[in-house]
Amino acid sequence: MLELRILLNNVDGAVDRLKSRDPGFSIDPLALLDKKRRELIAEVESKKAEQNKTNREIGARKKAGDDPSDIYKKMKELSDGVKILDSELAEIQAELNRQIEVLPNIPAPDVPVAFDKSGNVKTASFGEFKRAEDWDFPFKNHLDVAMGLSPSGGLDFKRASKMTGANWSMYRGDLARLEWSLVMYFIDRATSDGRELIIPPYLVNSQSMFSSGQFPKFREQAYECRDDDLVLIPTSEVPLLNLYRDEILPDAALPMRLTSFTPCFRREAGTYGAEERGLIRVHQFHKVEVFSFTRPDESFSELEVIINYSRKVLESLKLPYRLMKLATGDLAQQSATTFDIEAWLPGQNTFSEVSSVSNCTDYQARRANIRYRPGDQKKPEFVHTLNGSALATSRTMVSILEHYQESDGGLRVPDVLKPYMQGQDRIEPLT
RNA sequence: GGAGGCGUGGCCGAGCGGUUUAAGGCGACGGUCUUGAAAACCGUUGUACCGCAAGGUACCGGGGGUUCGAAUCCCUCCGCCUCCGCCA
Repeated sequence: MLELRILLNNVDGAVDRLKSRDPGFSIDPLALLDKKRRELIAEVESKKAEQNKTNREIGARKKAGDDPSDIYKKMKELSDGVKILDSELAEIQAELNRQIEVLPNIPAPDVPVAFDKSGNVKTASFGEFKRAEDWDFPFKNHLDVAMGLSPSGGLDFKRASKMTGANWSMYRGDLARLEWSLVMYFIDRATSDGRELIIPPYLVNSQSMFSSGQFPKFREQAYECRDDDLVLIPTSEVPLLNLYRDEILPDAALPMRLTSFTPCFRREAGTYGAEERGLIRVHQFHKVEVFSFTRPDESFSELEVIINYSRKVLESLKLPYRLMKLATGDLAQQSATTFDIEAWLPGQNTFSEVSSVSNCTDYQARRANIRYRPGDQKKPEFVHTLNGSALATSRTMVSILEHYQESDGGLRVPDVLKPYMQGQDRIEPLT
């Protein structure tokens, strides 16, 4: 949620920066509504003041044994006027809110300006981007590798479709164990620097989805249980943010560093393409998330902390990646700055996002009303919030399947995962 | 799922149709006193919005209604507690 005052006064060029990601944005309708709103407030509040004054008079006269019914007519007129003005004001305010709620965060000043992802900038990379033909045995893509693993194929799309629907998948056997070892490894990494681990509810109410920025604009992307007004979380960013909704954090608690493990559920309506078969884009995946609440002046240094943290995890798995700084047009609604870590997928001959690290500045904190009281200052201020994947399992698994495949169809277990596989260092091929 | 009870300021708690502009207490902060502290006493103590200001308006879990007037009456939703039922 943006602060209207910042847009109306164009603080630090806010209007132009907003236009750099949303070219259709115009301040004029907002300014007009706000002017009308102020006028109505002045009018209705002076009527209410008179109403209150007259009401006190009635009380005083009743107390004195005097019959005040002669001024009821005047009160009725005032009251009717107030009701009409109040409803007009409510309508203006609601329209203003509807327009502000869907506006995205203002990009940070150093974000590359472009209206789509072609403007993203590579800022680092790791490892060697080998192509399929560089392998010294016939390279298989992740699907073929997975389906060839013992004891019954590592993935079972056919039966997942039967019990649930298209584009759902299911891990089986040793590949399921490898998936789970990834989860445990990510959790151990994330908690090693003192982050508190949270296992939150996987369903949240729609207020929580509003606070994080998903609702109202991206409602169609979420799975909902409408009978109960509950939504399956698309990322644990949602419950982590809402942990402290409507609360004031003590200064000493910041920066507050949290992590969580949850499945993530996404409808991914209308996004499927042939290049996204298999595990690239699924309706349910596992993710270990890191999340920080910070003071406003330390959020950009915290962003670096989280980026480096996520990179190290991928590097420890020896999986090649590139680090991208997203352009204005590719930012998520709530983000002021985002860095994506994209794993190299030789089977697709492309890069695919395994982690996304964002500084949401005060955008979510305003929607969720999360503040802190700075030092000796009396007035609470909004915190900044940051989130990052560390990491998402499904696409990491794609990269593992392709990079760790062996010539006989087996799969080598990455060194760092062996302890979580009880020392097993290889998944055997189907016989 | 059934029955009942309860949601008032940072906390406790009174108020149950009009001098409530929400009593009183605790806590916190400031002061007096004291070598220092405690105690005692005095004072201060919410948020948001409109306004250049003076000042005004709103807020008693959320929303709606009744009324000239609602913390107070009615409806509805949410949350918490007690008991019963069911259940991993």
